[in-house]
Amino acid sequence: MATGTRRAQRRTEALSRERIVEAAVELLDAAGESGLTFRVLTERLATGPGAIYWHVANKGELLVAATDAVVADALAAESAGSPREEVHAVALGLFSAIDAHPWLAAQLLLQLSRSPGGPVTPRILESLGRRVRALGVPEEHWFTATSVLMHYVLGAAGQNAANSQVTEPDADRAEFLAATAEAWEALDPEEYETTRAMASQMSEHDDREQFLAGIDLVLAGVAALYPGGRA
Amino acid sequence: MATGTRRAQRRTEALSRERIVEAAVELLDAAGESGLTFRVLTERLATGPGAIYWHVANKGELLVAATDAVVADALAAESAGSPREEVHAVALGLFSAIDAHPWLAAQLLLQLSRSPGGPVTPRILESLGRRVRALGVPEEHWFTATSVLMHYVLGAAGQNAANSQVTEPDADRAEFLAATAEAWEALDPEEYETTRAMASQMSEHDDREQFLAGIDLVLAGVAALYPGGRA
DNA sequence: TTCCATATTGGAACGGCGCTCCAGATGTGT
DNA sequence: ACACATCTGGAGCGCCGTTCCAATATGGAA
Repeated sequence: MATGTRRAQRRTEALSRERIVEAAVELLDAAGESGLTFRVLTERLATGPGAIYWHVANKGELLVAATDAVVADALAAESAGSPREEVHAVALGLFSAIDAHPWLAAQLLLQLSRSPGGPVTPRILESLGRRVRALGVPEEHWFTATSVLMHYVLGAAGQNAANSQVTEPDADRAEFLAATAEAWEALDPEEYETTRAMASQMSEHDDREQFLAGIDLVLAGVAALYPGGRA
Repeated sequence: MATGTRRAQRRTEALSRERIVEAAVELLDAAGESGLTFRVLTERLATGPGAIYWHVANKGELLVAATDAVVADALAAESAGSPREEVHAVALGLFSAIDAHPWLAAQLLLQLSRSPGGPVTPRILESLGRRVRALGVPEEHWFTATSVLMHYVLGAAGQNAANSQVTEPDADRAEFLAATAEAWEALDPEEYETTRAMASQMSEHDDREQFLAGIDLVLAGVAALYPGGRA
């Protein structure tokens, strides 16, 4: 008989770092960044703060763990195809993850710039870096090309994610996008001439198409600077 | 005699939104994001919270105003040269601003993705957009090209800024960079093969050179996709 | 089985935060 | 001189992350 099988059942499932992180992600998904609180977390897990702090050092670490869990999941899918197609797949995977977990964008941007030593940065860097390598970029330029790709992917996906959540729950994403475009068009016509021109462009195009267009622009740069590659 | 000249001097300078924002920037510069508190702000300005809230709606608005002030200043410098040189100048202007105000990176990234309707996004978009235009990019692609540029500039500059402040005050930037590189090199050799290879590259190159290399990659993409431009 | 050291739990409480409330000071127009 | 709008700052509210610690499980040694 396996150990512990006989013992009276616990009142609840045993607390564990995994269960805590899982609950954190659910809270973040449900109520955004401000929805994750140790108070509601203790309530949700039917425990006290001390128990949680036994498994997790502090809130920052919890956010890192939640971010890492979601990102790892998003990057887990294998893909096969031309390097260009694979870059698209990875980028869209992150795009979708950010879309499904709108709090993720801010966390990624913050963790990337605050603590590149954490688990998240290398994960993304590696996933994109491998494909950049496959494009035929010479080794001394891997970092440059991968950085450009990564910062664009996260920045653009983050900007996009704002559209789906920031406003009231009943507001449609298209509405919000239009609102931003409107705000831009209301700017001073002389001082913000170019921004106004870009506003319509932004709101009239499909999100993912627009997103991929940016990636293709980067890939075109890669192809131009390092010819002989195989995109 | 001008109005008010005769009146007894106030005990202190009159409170104003400008003075508040100015003090906020100073506090942020001195102690980072967590250094800006209404408590220390009231102390610094020798007043109470109510007085500040009369001029500023909430802390978020204050952060937006502080960010906008610094960014406006950074983008104020006019430059003349080839479009490529001008893009470099604008990018380096932002790079330097982020370097001088390390809290700026996180604010920019957050405000960009959270509320693109705010004052900051259009400011940067316009400044870069004008130069993109000058590169000869066709109008329907202004937004794509400018987005890529902007996200890279802010992301890369933000990553760089982390190097100068995150660690203890006596830690050198080179040290921190090396520490990140070290952390990456300590990763699993198989799972993180590419990241490990990029680590040395990152730490061995001059910050600004590396930064501009990324920009040139984007510009190469622009030139490749929209030939006939004048870089 | 009994016992004990260790691992884990959860409730009470602390200091600090953003923010609100409001009584009063300050300045302005008549 | 008076009334009114603008502006000030102190007291205090509710919530946050976090700490402390007495009580409770757990699992191996006796």
